[in-house]
Amino acid sequence: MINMTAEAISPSTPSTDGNACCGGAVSRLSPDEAEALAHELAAVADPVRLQMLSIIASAPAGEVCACDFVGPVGKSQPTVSHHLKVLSAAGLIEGDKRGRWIWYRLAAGNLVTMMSSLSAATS
Amino acid sequence: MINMTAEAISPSTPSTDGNACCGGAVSRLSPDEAEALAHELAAVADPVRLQMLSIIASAPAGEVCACDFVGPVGKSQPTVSHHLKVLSAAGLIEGDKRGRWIWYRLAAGNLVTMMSSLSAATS
DNA sequence: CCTACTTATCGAAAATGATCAATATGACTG
DNA sequence: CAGTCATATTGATCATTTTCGATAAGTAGG
Repeated sequence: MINMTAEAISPSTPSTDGNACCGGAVSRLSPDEAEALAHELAAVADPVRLQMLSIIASAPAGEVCACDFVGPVGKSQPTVSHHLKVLSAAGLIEGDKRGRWIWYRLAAGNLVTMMSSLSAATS
Repeated sequence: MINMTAEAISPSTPSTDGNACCGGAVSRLSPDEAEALAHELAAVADPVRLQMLSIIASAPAGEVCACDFVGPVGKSQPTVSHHLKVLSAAGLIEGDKRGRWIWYRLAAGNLVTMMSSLSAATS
Protein backbone atom coordinates (compact mmCIF):
# COMPACT_ATOMS: atom_id res chain seq x y z
CA MET A 1 0.00 0.00 0.00
CA ILE A 2 2.80 2.40 0.87
CA ASN A 3 5.16 3.23 -1.93
CA MET A 4 8.90 2.89 -1.51
CA THR A 5 10.06 4.30 -4.83
CA ALA A 6 11.84 7.36 -3.44
CA GLU A 7 14.32 7.31 -0.66
CA ALA A 8 12.92 8.10 2.73
CA ILE A 9 15.81 10.32 3.73
CA SER A 10 15.64 13.45 1.65
CA PRO A 11 18.91 15.03 0.54
CA SER A 12 18.03 18.41 2.08
CA THR A 13 20.13 21.54 1.79
CA PRO A 14 23.87 21.11 1.72
CA SER A 15 24.26 23.11 4.92
CA THR A 16 27.41 24.72 3.60
CA ASP A 17 28.04 27.25 6.34
CA GLY A 18 28.16 27.27 10.10
CA ASN A 19 24.52 27.94 10.83
CA ALA A 20 23.17 27.03 14.23
CA CYS A 21 20.43 25.09 12.54
CA CYS A 22 19.31 24.30 9.01
CA GLY A 23 20.85 21.19 7.59
CA GLY A 24 20.32 17.97 9.46
CA ALA A 25 16.58 17.45 9.16
CA VAL A 26 15.34 14.08 8.00
CA SER A 27 11.89 12.75 7.21
CA ARG A 28 10.71 9.20 7.86
CA LEU A 29 8.33 9.62 4.96
CA SER A 30 9.46 9.76 1.37
CA PRO A 31 7.49 12.17 -0.79
CA ASP A 32 5.66 9.21 -2.31
CA GLU A 33 4.80 7.69 1.03
CA ALA A 34 3.59 11.06 2.26
CA GLU A 35 1.48 11.44 -0.86
CA ALA A 36 -0.11 8.03 -0.40
CA LEU A 37 -0.90 8.56 3.27
CA ALA A 38 -2.23 12.05 2.61
CA HIS A 39 -4.53 10.65 -0.03
CA GLU A 40 -5.99 8.14 2.40
CA LEU A 41 -6.42 10.75 5.07
CA ALA A 42 -8.07 13.13 2.63
CA ALA A 43 -10.78 10.54 2.03
CA VAL A 44 -11.74 10.91 5.66
CA ALA A 45 -11.14 14.65 6.00
CA ASP A 46 -14.55 15.70 4.74
CA PRO A 47 -17.62 16.39 6.87
CA VAL A 48 -20.05 14.62 4.56
CA ARG A 49 -17.90 11.52 4.31
CA LEU A 50 -17.37 11.46 8.06
CA GLN A 51 -21.11 11.52 8.57
CA MET A 52 -21.52 8.73 6.09
CA LEU A 53 -18.94 6.58 7.86
CA SER A 54 -20.64 7.30 11.14
CA ILE A 55 -24.02 6.36 9.70
CA ILE A 56 -22.69 2.99 8.60
CA ALA A 57 -20.96 2.48 11.94
CA SER A 58 -24.16 3.02 13.87
CA ALA A 59 -26.37 0.93 11.65
CA PRO A 60 -27.72 -2.07 13.56
CA ALA A 61 -26.94 -4.53 10.77
CA GLY A 62 -23.58 -2.92 10.03
CA GLU A 63 -24.69 -1.99 6.56
CA VAL A 64 -26.66 0.81 5.01
CA CYS A 65 -28.47 1.16 1.73
CA ALA A 66 -27.00 3.93 -0.46
CA CYS A 67 -30.33 5.73 -0.56
CA ASP A 68 -30.21 6.00 3.22
CA PHE A 69 -27.45 8.60 3.15
CA VAL A 70 -29.17 11.27 1.11
CA GLY A 71 -31.60 12.45 3.77
CA PRO A 72 -29.27 12.50 6.80
CA VAL A 73 -26.36 14.27 5.14
CA GLY A 74 -28.57 16.78 3.35
CA LYS A 75 -26.86 16.52 -0.03
CA SER A 76 -28.11 15.56 -3.45
CA GLN A 77 -28.01 11.99 -4.69
CA PRO A 78 -25.15 12.61 -7.17
CA THR A 79 -23.11 14.21 -4.41
CA VAL A 80 -23.68 11.24 -2.13
CA SER A 81 -22.75 8.90 -4.96
CA HIS A 82 -19.53 10.85 -5.47
CA HIS A 83 -18.59 10.57 -1.81
CA LEU A 84 -19.37 6.87 -1.75
CA LYS A 85 -17.01 6.45 -4.65
CA VAL A 86 -14.23 8.32 -2.85
CA LEU A 87 -14.66 6.24 0.30
CA SER A 88 -14.77 3.09 -1.76
CA ALA A 89 -11.67 3.99 -3.75
CA ALA A 90 -9.83 4.61 -0.49
CA GLY A 91 -10.77 1.13 0.67
CA LEU A 92 -12.74 2.41 3.63
CA ILE A 93 -16.10 0.97 2.64
CA GLU A 94 -17.36 -1.86 0.50
CA GLY A 95 -20.59 -2.00 -1.45
CA ASP A 96 -22.71 -5.04 -2.04
CA LYS A 97 -25.29 -4.88 -4.77
CA ARG A 98 -28.39 -6.78 -3.80
CA GLY A 99 -31.40 -6.41 -6.02
CA ARG A 100 -32.04 -2.81 -6.79
CA TRP A 101 -30.01 -1.48 -3.90
CA ILE A 102 -26.39 -1.30 -2.88
CA TRP A 103 -25.58 -1.97 0.74
CA TYR A 104 -22.42 -0.42 2.13
CA ARG A 105 -20.43 -1.63 5.09
CA LEU A 106 -17.19 -0.49 6.70
CA ALA A 107 -13.92 -2.04 5.66
CA ALA A 108 -12.72 -1.27 9.16
CA GLY A 109 -9.27 -2.74 8.76
CA ASN A 110 -8.10 -0.04 6.42
CA LEU A 111 -9.07 2.70 8.85
CA VAL A 112 -6.94 1.05 11.49
CA THR A 113 -4.06 0.63 9.05
CA MET A 114 -4.30 4.27 8.08
CA MET A 115 -4.16 5.42 11.68
CA SER A 116 -1.23 3.11 12.35
CA SER A 117 0.69 4.65 9.46
CA LEU A 118 -0.06 8.10 10.80
CA SER A 119 1.09 7.09 14.24
CA ALA A 120 4.26 5.55 12.89
CA ALA A 121 5.12 8.70 10.94
CA THR A 122 4.57 10.98 13.91
CA SER A 123 5.52 8.72 16.79
CA MET B 1 -19.78 28.73 5.73
CA ILE B 2 -21.23 26.00 7.88
CA ASN B 3 -24.51 24.67 6.66
CA MET B 4 -27.17 24.17 9.26
CA THR B 5 -29.85 22.65 7.12
CA ALA B 6 -29.86 19.33 8.95
CA GLU B 7 -29.60 18.75 12.70
CA ALA B 8 -27.62 16.16 14.62
CA ILE B 9 -30.02 13.31 14.26
CA SER B 10 -31.35 14.05 10.89
CA PRO B 11 -34.99 13.38 10.21
CA SER B 12 -34.16 11.89 6.85
CA THR B 13 -36.72 11.08 4.25
CA PRO B 14 -40.20 10.48 5.58
CA SER B 15 -40.12 6.91 4.36
CA THR B 16 -43.81 7.11 3.66
CA ASP B 17 -44.19 3.87 1.84
CA GLY B 18 -43.12 0.33 2.32
CA ASN B 19 -39.61 0.65 0.95
CA ALA B 20 -37.17 -2.02 1.93
CA CYS B 21 -34.67 0.63 2.96
CA CYS B 22 -34.39 4.42 3.07
CA GLY B 23 -35.57 5.90 6.31
CA GLY B 24 -33.94 4.88 9.53
CA ALA B 25 -30.35 6.00 9.11
CA VAL B 26 -28.77 7.98 11.92
CA SER B 27 -25.39 9.66 12.30
CA ARG B 28 -23.42 9.84 15.52
CA LEU B 29 -21.90 13.03 14.24
CA SER B 30 -23.84 16.26 13.96
CA PRO B 31 -22.95 18.34 10.91
CA ASP B 32 -21.00 20.67 13.21
CA GLU B 33 -19.08 17.84 14.84
CA ALA B 34 -18.32 16.36 11.45
CA GLU B 35 -17.14 19.75 10.23
CA ALA B 36 -14.82 20.18 13.20
CA LEU B 37 -13.32 16.70 12.93
CA ALA B 38 -12.92 17.04 9.17
CA HIS B 39 -11.07 20.30 9.70
CA GLU B 40 -8.60 18.66 12.06
CA LEU B 41 -8.09 15.74 9.73
CA ALA B 42 -7.56 18.06 6.78
CA ALA B 43 -4.61 19.59 8.60
CA VAL B 44 -2.91 16.21 8.43
CA ALA B 45 -4.18 15.15 4.99
CA ASP B 46 -1.43 16.90 3.04
CA PRO B 47 1.83 15.35 1.89
CA VAL B 48 3.95 18.36 2.76
CA ARG B 49 2.49 18.66 6.24
CA LEU B 50 2.88 14.93 6.84
CA GLN B 51 6.54 15.19 5.95
CA MET B 52 6.93 18.12 8.27
CA LEU B 53 5.33 16.24 11.15
CA SER B 54 7.56 13.28 10.42
CA ILE B 55 10.62 15.52 10.36
CA ILE B 56 9.80 16.85 13.80
CA ALA B 57 9.04 13.36 15.08
CA SER B 58 12.42 12.05 14.02
CA ALA B 59 14.44 14.99 15.28
CA PRO B 60 16.77 13.89 18.07
CA ALA B 61 15.89 16.82 20.31
CA GLY B 62 12.20 16.61 19.47
CA GLU B 63 12.27 20.03 17.93
CA VAL B 64 13.20 21.49 14.57
CA CYS B 65 14.08 24.99 13.43
CA ALA B 66 11.62 26.37 10.88
CA CYS B 67 14.38 26.82 8.33
CA ASP B 68 15.08 23.11 8.54
CA PHE B 69 11.91 22.18 6.66
CA VAL B 70 12.53 24.06 3.45
CA GLY B 71 15.20 21.77 2.04
CA PRO B 72 13.69 18.38 2.87
CA VAL B 73 10.16 19.11 1.68
CA GLY B 74 11.32 20.92 -1.46
CA LYS B 75 8.97 23.87 -1.19
CA SER B 76 9.57 27.58 -0.95
CA GLN B 77 9.94 29.33 2.38
CA PRO B 78 6.54 31.08 2.17
CA THR B 79 4.89 27.74 1.43
CA VAL B 80 6.57 26.13 4.41
CA SER B 81 5.51 29.05 6.57
CA HIS B 82 1.93 28.58 5.41
CA HIS B 83 1.92 24.90 6.30
CA LEU B 84 3.45 25.58 9.70
CA LYS B 85 0.61 27.97 10.32
CA VAL B 86 -1.99 25.37 9.37
CA LEU B 87 -0.43 22.75 11.62
CA SER B 88 -0.15 25.27 14.41
CA ALA B 89 -3.76 26.41 14.06
CA ALA B 90 -4.87 22.79 14.24
CA GLY B 91 -2.99 22.43 17.52
CA LEU B 92 -0.69 19.75 16.14
CA ILE B 93 2.58 21.61 16.65
CA GLU B 94 3.85 24.39 18.85
CA GLY B 95 6.51 26.96 18.02
CA ASP B 96 9.03 28.45 20.39
CA LYS B 97 10.82 31.60 19.34
CA ARG B 98 14.40 31.59 20.54
CA GLY B 99 16.65 34.29 19.24
CA ARG B 100 16.32 34.57 15.51
CA TRP B 101 14.78 31.15 15.04
CA ILE B 102 11.53 29.42 15.82
CA TRP B 103 11.74 25.85 17.05
CA TYR B 104 8.76 23.63 16.45
CA ARG B 105 7.79 20.54 18.42
CA LEU B 106 4.85 18.15 18.24
CA ALA B 107 1.82 18.74 20.39
CA ALA B 108 1.31 15.00 20.30
CA GLY B 109 -1.79 14.93 22.49
CA ASN B 110 -3.98 16.50 19.86
CA LEU B 111 -3.04 13.90 17.28
CA VAL B 112 -4.11 11.19 19.68
CA THR B 113 -7.34 13.02 20.47
CA MET B 114 -8.08 13.41 16.79
CA MET B 115 -7.59 9.72 16.12
CA SER B 116 -9.76 8.85 19.11
CA SER B 117 -12.56 11.00 17.74
CA LEU B 118 -12.24 9.32 14.39
CA SER B 119 -12.32 5.91 16.02
CA ALA B 120 -15.35 6.82 18.09
CA ALA B 121 -17.24 8.02 15.05
CA THR B 122 -16.48 4.91 13.05
CA SER B 123 -16.25 2.31 15.82
C1' DC C 1 22.42 52.83 12.34
C1' DC C 2 23.12 49.60 8.72
C1' DT C 3 23.28 45.09 7.17
C1' DA C 4 22.32 40.26 7.12
C1' DC C 5 19.23 36.80 8.32
C1' DT C 6 14.78 34.40 9.69
C1' DT C 7 10.00 34.25 9.45
C1' DA C 8 5.39 36.13 8.18
C1' DT C 9 2.16 38.31 5.13
C1' DC C 10 0.29 39.81 0.72
C1' DG C 11 -1.41 39.20 -3.89
C1' DA C 12 -2.06 36.42 -7.67
C1' DA C 13 -2.11 32.16 -10.37
C1' DA C 14 -3.03 27.36 -10.75
C1' DA C 15 -4.88 23.17 -9.10
C1' DT C 16 -8.08 20.59 -6.55
C1' DG C 17 -12.49 19.47 -4.72
C1' DA C 18 -17.54 19.82 -3.64
C1' DT C 19 -21.80 20.46 -5.48
C1' DC C 20 -25.94 20.12 -8.35
C1' DA C 21 -29.12 19.61 -12.51
C1' DA C 22 -29.58 16.75 -16.22
C1' DT C 23 -29.10 12.47 -17.98
C1' DA C 24 -27.57 7.70 -18.57
C1' DT C 25 -27.47 2.96 -16.91
C1' DG C 26 -29.23 -0.94 -15.02
C1' DA C 27 -32.70 -3.65 -12.34
C1' DC C 28 -37.11 -4.94 -10.83
C1' DT C 29 -42.40 -4.86 -11.63
C1' DG C 30 -46.66 -5.08 -13.59
C1' DC D 1 -41.90 -4.28 -22.99
C1' DA D 2 -43.04 -0.12 -20.80
C1' DG D 3 -42.60 2.15 -16.52
C1' DT D 4 -40.49 2.97 -12.18
C1' DC D 5 -36.88 3.06 -9.02
C1' DA D 6 -31.81 3.14 -7.40
C1' DT D 7 -27.40 4.47 -8.59
C1' DA D 8 -23.67 6.31 -11.65
C1' DT D 9 -21.84 9.59 -14.83
C1' DT D 10 -21.42 14.00 -17.14
C1' DG D 11 -20.64 18.77 -17.42
C1' DA D 12 -20.48 22.99 -15.33
C1' DT D 13 -19.91 26.18 -11.46
C1' DC D 14 -18.25 27.77 -7.12
C1' DA D 15 -15.22 27.60 -3.12
C1' DT D 16 -11.07 26.24 -1.15
C1' DT D 17 -6.23 25.21 -1.14
C1' DT D 18 -1.58 25.12 -2.64
C1' DT D 19 2.06 27.54 -4.38
C1' DC D 20 5.38 31.22 -5.34
C1' DG D 21 7.52 35.92 -5.97
C1' DA D 22 7.79 40.12 -3.74
C1' DT D 23 7.97 42.36 0.33
C1' DA D 24 7.33 43.46 5.24
C1' DA D 25 8.48 42.78 10.09
C1' DG D 26 11.41 41.47 13.56
C1' DT D 27 16.09 40.11 15.60
C1' DA D 28 21.05 39.86 16.00
C1' DG D 29 25.79 41.66 14.97
C1' DG D 30 29.21 44.85 13.43
